[in-house]
Amino acid sequence: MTVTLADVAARARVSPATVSRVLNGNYPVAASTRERVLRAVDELDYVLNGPASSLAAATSDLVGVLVNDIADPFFGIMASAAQSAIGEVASGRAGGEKLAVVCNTGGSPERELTYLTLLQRQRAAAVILMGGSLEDPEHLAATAGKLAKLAEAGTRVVLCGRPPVPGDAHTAALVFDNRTGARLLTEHLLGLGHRRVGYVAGPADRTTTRHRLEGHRAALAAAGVAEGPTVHGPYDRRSGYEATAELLDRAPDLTAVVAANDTVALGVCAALRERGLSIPGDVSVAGFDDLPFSVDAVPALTTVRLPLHEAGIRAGRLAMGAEEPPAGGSVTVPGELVVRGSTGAPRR
Amino acid sequence: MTVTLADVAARARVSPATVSRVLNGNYPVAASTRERVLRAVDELDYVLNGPASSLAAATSDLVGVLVNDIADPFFGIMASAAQSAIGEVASGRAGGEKLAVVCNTGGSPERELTYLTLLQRQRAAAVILMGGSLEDPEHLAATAGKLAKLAEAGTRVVLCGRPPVPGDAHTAALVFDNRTGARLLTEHLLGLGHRRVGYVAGPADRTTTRHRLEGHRAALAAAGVAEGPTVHGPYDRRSGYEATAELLDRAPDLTAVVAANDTVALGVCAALRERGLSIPGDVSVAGFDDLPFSVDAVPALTTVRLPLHEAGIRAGRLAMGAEEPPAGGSVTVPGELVVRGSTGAPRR
DNA sequence: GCCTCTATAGAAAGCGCTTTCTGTCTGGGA
DNA sequence: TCCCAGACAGAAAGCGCTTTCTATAGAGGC
Repeated sequence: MTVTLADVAARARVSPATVSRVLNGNYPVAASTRERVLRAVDELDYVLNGPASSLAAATSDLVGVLVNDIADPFFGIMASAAQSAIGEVASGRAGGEKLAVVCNTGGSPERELTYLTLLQRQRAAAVILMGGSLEDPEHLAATAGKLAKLAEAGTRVVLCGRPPVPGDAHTAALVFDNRTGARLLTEHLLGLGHRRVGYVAGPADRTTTRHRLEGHRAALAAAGVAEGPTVHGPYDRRSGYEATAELLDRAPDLTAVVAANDTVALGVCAALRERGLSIPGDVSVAGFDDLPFSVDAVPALTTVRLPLHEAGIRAGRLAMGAEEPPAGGSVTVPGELVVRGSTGAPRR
Repeated sequence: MTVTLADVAARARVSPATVSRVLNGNYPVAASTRERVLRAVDELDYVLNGPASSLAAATSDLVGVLVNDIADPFFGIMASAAQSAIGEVASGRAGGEKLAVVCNTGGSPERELTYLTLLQRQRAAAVILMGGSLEDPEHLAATAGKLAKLAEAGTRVVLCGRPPVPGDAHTAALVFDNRTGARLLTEHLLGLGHRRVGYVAGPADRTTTRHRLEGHRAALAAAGVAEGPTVHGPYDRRSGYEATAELLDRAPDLTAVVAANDTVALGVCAALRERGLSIPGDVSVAGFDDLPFSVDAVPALTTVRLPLHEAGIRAGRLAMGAEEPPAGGSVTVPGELVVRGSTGAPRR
């Protein structure tokens, strides 16, 4: 059958306690003994029983990373960065190998809760929630309750790209400044002379969507420009493609379209091009996030760059306790306006 | 302290055994008793202790999905599909919630092995390995050994987009027919009249790279056309961008470039455009995989579509044992040539 | 009316590890 | 030389669950 710690102990002629101590490295063991144990481990090809270990120690080496959509590079980049940061911190610690795992919620609040419960069950060492959340009060309350329970049980909780939970002191949050980013973007458009700007927003009930929309509106309001048509849809290419038709229907004199993110912007560009409208000659297009492909769009996308990689790293380090949580519980991470070829002065 | 199963039992005035049976649903329990237990669970807000459960039952509800690069949509799409398939199968089973987690190996064989060990430790129910592997014999042997050990311990192992392990009967494998796909692609180019075709390949020591290259060469050989310059690099945009310079250096009369995948193709296009070469007028470009953004490239990319979503689903179902493993252990999944605007007849 | 069978529930023995509590032994200070 | 501190190792008590084995009722069958 499978090799157990007792087998190793027998082979190394020591007690199970000693083997455990060698493996966890949190107690002095004589060098010669340690070596003997390690040799036995090697010879028997012993693999620790994780559940047994977690049960006895009341913690596990699991770190959960929840993302809205794993197929979206936005999350992929953050998750990847977080995983590598976790791996790095873990490898510098005795017995510290962590199993950083990413879970795909698909943006569904139920699945989010399910995953949270599953992670709670596993007594995860930490949980990182990435991406905006639903704004439904019921869901918010359920999530907050779950997170509180996790924190209480000793699981570190980190939010990345999601607003902090009000009243929760245990949770570190990295918050993208979507509002300012969106404002800068729209100001850029206004500065070029655009006055009729359409907006393809994300799903209506998400924090990220709302914040970006608010920034956009703030810029318009400050300039005294009337808001153009707005269409909501998921954060995917198709949404941009389909929304563009509606936007142009509702406002044929549009000179610019702001998209919820770069992926959506790609769809907008495709639809525009199909109608024979040139970019930015006839219509300027702007995205958000600055994903890797955005520079290769033709013309290259004007967008707001979010430091996804850096945020992911930081989230990972926070989850590992390798970094002090920010004072006040949350940090605002600014975006940076990146002007490229897809925006220009309106022709007329 | 935390609520345990015994607490629930006490509250429901039944034995712990009964609570366990209600929770796992694999043993008859009277309806009234069951309800009483469930009420107690609810009232006490009980969460099962995963490690304890896994220890006693000798299996866990963890399913690991290993990918080479989580930030790459190629893997994101497959992983996402697999996760949802796993969720679907699991929810149709009593007590069957599974924690499908994706682990990012970054293409590093050491990390792959580390994750495999970590999953073995957790007594994972199943493991899916996605994407091509390193061809280094030593690594191959180490991986094969690890997989055999996992299978032996009752973990189901599924390969998706990776060649089967020779001699391993326990492992189901879904293999993309990269060779045929690449051949079709190059035949398409040859059919258009191209005779000087450059190739930007993936990392030299990976199965996927080799298979695609072989298909390419087979097509050339069959047509009696000499092989053009080939450059190796990672599967990213930058690789395509940089390789293009080298390709043009080595063969200024190139009329077409085949890229390792769509992402690389994007880089190739960017480099070409920067030198004032038109696509496909001066140089045709082809990719592989048909990722979502490929249709939005300008011009849209000619590529080989791989059924990533379907393969992911199938891998998930295989991992859950919801589908019979293919006879012989592996199935070949064909790719489909998709001709778009980025390839055309050479000008001259 | 007695016996057997089925349905349901409890008792208790682990699962394989961690960790506290005890030693035992060595070396150096008095 | 004696004693005590310090360094190391072992014994054993769980951690919270699953599951086999056993027990108890009713329900039929004769």
